[in-house]
Parts: sequence; C-alpha cells; structure tokens
Amino acid sequence: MYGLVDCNNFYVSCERVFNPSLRNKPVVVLSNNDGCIIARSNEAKTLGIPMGAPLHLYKTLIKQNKILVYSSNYTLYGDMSSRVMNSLNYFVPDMEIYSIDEAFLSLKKFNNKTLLDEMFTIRQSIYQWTGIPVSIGVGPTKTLAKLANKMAKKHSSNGIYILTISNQLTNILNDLQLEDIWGISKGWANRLKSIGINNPLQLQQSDPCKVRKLISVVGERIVYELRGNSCLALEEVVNKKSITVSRSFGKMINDKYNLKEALANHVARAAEKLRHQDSLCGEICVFINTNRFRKKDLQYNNSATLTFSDLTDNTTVMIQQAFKLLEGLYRPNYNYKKIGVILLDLKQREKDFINKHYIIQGNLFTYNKNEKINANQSDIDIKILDSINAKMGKMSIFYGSQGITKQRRREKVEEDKWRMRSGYKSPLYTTNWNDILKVS
DNA sequence: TCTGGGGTCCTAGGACCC
DNA sequence: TCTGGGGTCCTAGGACCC
Repeated sequence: MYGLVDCNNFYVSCERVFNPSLRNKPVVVLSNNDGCIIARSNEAKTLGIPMGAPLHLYKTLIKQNKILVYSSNYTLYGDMSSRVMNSLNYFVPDMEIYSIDEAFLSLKKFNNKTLLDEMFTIRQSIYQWTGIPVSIGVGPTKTLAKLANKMAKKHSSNGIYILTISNQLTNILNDLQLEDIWGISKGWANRLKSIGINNPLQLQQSDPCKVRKLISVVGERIVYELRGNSCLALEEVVNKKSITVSRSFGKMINDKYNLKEALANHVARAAEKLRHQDSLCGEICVFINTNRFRKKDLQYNNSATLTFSDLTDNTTVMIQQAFKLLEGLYRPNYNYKKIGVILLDLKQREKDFINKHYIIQGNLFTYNKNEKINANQSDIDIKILDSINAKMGKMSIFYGSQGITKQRRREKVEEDKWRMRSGYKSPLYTTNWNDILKVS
C-alpha cells in the first residue's frame, strides 16, 4: 500500500503556526508581487475564492468578509516543509517528497489491520511536533492514494481515508469527474470524453491501448493504477534536472538597464541553487515576456539558449552569457512584464571530472562539449575509455545527458520485458516494440 | 492600475549515422 | 556482424503536476 500525506492549506497553516489568532478565520496568502491568491484557509474557500484568483478581482469580497490577506514568505514555508518531512521520515523511512507540502509513503512494511491506527498516530504526531495539520490517503497505488487523500479532505472526520479495491472504490470512481484523477486535466478529459469515456469508472474499465493512443502512455498507466496495478514506483529524491528563476515586474519595464539588473539577480540566485545541489550546468536559457493580459499591447515572447564550452557553476560567467543572450532578445519597442533564466543540462559534480576529461594514451585532455569524440579514433586508449564508460553507465562521456537517457531507456525496457512475460498486453514505457523484441 | 513561479515527462519528426 | 533500411540523437512543443 501507498500513503499520500498532504498538508492542509499549507501556506495558511504555516502562517497560523506563528500567529494563532488567524485560526478559524478566513485567510489567504498571495503570490509574488501580491498578484494572485495562491493559498486559502477553509473559511476562505467556503466564501468562494478560487485557487489562483487575481487579487484585484476579489477586493470587494475580501473587504466584506474581513478576509485576512498575507504576502507569501517562502523561506518560512520551506523551513516548515522540512520539519514536516523530517517528522514523517521518523515513522516511514521509505518515502518520496513529492512537493513542498506532499509526500508519498511506502507502507509495505505496515500491517494492514493496524494501518488506520498507525496513520492516526502519524497525523497526531506531526501536528504536535510542527503545528501543521495533514490529511493522509492510503491506497494500493500512488494514483489511488492520491484519490484517497482527496476523500480524506472531503469526507473524513479524522483526516484519514483508506481505499481498497472494492465496491466502495467503484462507487467513488462513478461519482467523480475525470479531472479529479491525478494526472488528468481538462485537455485530456475532453479527449477521453470524445471516445465515450466520461468518468473515472469508465476510464478504469476502458481498453488501456485505446487510452494510450489518445493520451499517450501516461494515460495508460493511469488506467492500470486505477485498477490497483501499480505502475508508478516511489521515486528516490534526486537533484533537479533544470533550475528556473524568474519574476514578474511590479510595473512594466522598457529599458535594458532594468532588465539587466533583474536578470543578473535571477542568474545569481539560479547559480546559488545549482551549487547548493552540487551540480554544474552546460546550458543557459534566458526568456522575456510582455504582459499577456494586456491584449491591446503589442506582445513579444522570446527565449534564447547558449551552450557553455565547459560545464560551469560560475556566477560571473553565467551572468556574462545571460547578458549576451539578452542583447539578442531585447527589442526597445515593447513593455516587459517578466524576465527569467533557466539552467539546463545539469550534471553532478562528482561526475564532472569524468565528463570534462578524457585520456589518450595515458595523457589527460579536457573534453570539449562541442567537439564530438569518435570512439573509433585510433589514438584513444580504448581500454581506459571502457573503464570510464563502465563507471559512468556507458556512453555518458560522449553524449552528456543522452547517456542518462540511454540508461533510463534500458531500465524501462527491462521493466517492460518483465511486464510482457507477466501477461500484460502492452509495454508501459517503450514506444517501440522493436526495443522489447530486440532485448528479449 | 493590479493576473505566480517552478518543475517533470512524453512524442513526433528531422538529421544524421553506419 | 551488418551497406540500406534501421537505429540514434536532438529539439520543439504539448501535456501534466504543485
């Protein structure tokens, strides 16, 4: 069984920990620049404030109902999140932190008979230790645990809901909307409806291959997950694969000087994040946007990407390159609302040495990303290369991130082979049947 | 007047390789 | 091992999540 622990109205709950007078009152927390409402207490939800609502559209409602409004404090929320996760980890070491306020638990080692009591203990303890109320959903797959969590929030008095494959599940699926299922949003729901799948129960009972044709293998996995066949494993916490820092401007900005100032700040922050996870980056992307909500204004959205000749975590280098990219992007005749930077092609520092160097006949050379090394080149010491390749999981030295792709593909093919042997009709990961046949 | 920020995965199709 | 059709790499774009 899997568990999903979700902090209730997380940002609001964090504010309440340090300001108990906010309890039982309608409270909302705002995004950067105080533009949107991104967290609501139950009381605020009852008053009809939707998620992501623009603040200026709800000023009257807020005033009338004396809703308390707070700017966001991400440092506080990050810290509270760590406390919650650490507390959870005390009870369940085998867990996946899914977002700032959610974690999946592996409950394999728990006794099903005492599960409810155990979950109750966890919930109580977290509240006692951190002041944050949580809901816990339990189910045979991650998707069903997600669903159970939704039920816990809606229909459970103690904040816990355990879902098993039963008539109860059938009834629940029949009563819900497709969009209530984790992984299905409006676009896919509409496509599913177009072939006569109108609710989660029909989805659960539909032909997985048909669903796959319509909304890709992701949809097919959902079908199996709804049936209680687990396709999504607990994922170990790994470093980010890309790092973005971007902000909207309070006022629109036209001049390059201000854009550069903002960009430099964003890049510096991104570089900090990069070093914090002990990575180096190979690519940098800068993007700028005009205000998409001002339909009358001329719109301009663009981005530019640059590959570093060497992997780097150097702030100065990154800012220099980001400025170069901005020079190419900037058009003087627009008003800009947002600028941001994305660091891509991230690599672990430990592997950096191997990624940046190669050996020819005992001599060490620096590997240049733009220069492709051919393994057949007679002057490369194949034996040494082989040993490095083996250490890296093959190929990474030549193809950077593609090496990881290859590795992953191999893993997926293995899983699919197992799947086909076990009598499933279609593979879950591989697009190409030849992959399966070939390795089989 | 005023509309967030940060992620991941999957697929199709073209270029290129041998 | 293999010489023409199949495999691999790469990118853009589109979904989804919180």
